[in-house]
Amino acid sequence: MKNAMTIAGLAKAVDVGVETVRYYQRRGLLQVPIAIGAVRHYGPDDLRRLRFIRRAQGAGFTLEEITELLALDRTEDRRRIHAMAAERIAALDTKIHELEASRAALERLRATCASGKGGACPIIEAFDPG
Amino acid sequence: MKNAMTIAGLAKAVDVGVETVRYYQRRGLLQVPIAIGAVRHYGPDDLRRLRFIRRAQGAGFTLEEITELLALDRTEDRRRIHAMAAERIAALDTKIHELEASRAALERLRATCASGKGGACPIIEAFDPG
DNA sequence: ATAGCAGCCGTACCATAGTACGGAGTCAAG
DNA sequence: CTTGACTCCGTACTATGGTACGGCTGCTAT
Repeated sequence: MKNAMTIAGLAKAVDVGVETVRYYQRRGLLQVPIAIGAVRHYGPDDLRRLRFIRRAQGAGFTLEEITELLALDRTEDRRRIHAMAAERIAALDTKIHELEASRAALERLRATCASGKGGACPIIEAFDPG
Repeated sequence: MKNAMTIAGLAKAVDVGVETVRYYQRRGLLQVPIAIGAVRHYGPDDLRRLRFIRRAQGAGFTLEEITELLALDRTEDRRRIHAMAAERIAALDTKIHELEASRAALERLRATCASGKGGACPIIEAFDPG
């Protein structure tokens, strides 16, 4: 069958390990397809699902939350989806600001330490706000 | 003595648990001060150091890297400091972009799901790039 | 002087997200 | 029809960063 692959193909397509796919199956994030013979075959749906999992992880959702999102995908609980999205956006905004502040601190450190020799290169102070 | 506190005070000042401070001591991130009697007393230096650890963690350094940074603080290995800072800045830039992309995906999802009723609210597609 | 927090210590345990391993079965090619 | 790669399965182990527990001791206030 076209578009059908075995676990290794699926894993490779999303650049995760085979064991990771199996782990997601165990956790219920991916359903275990009915085998044709003794070996399971995966289609485009599984691929989309697996890709989604990875992207959602990138957005900071935990696997538990992703499990919920996947369950929600078949429902119409817009309120809940909206809430989860809003919550995550807020968390991302906080995180992004934190990282930007950290970046600035590191930039300061880099600038201070770039100048020639002598004197200390005060790492601890570089992170002091202000 | 002014400016001296016991472990609970130190922990509280940086909003970490006492066990966390002890954990950092075990890992060598914080030195164990000489006790006056049987109880250790901590001063402003310990406070700065602990605060630094937390900020560096916020910047994405692992405790192992922070250990190295702290060791470097007393040396003059500017090259190494510069390298670590540059590497982390690059990682932060990548991360910040990722999070911004995730944020955009979530915004799309939120927008799609905000509109009245009916139809699905396609979570998986919301994360599809493009 | 005695109760009762705090502090100290080692060891054990926790969550999250995998990663590894060993044995048994299976499929496809040569 | 055998060889070799791949699959399946359960269980165990890993890394990171803590968190909890229990026993003992010592400081302090009543």
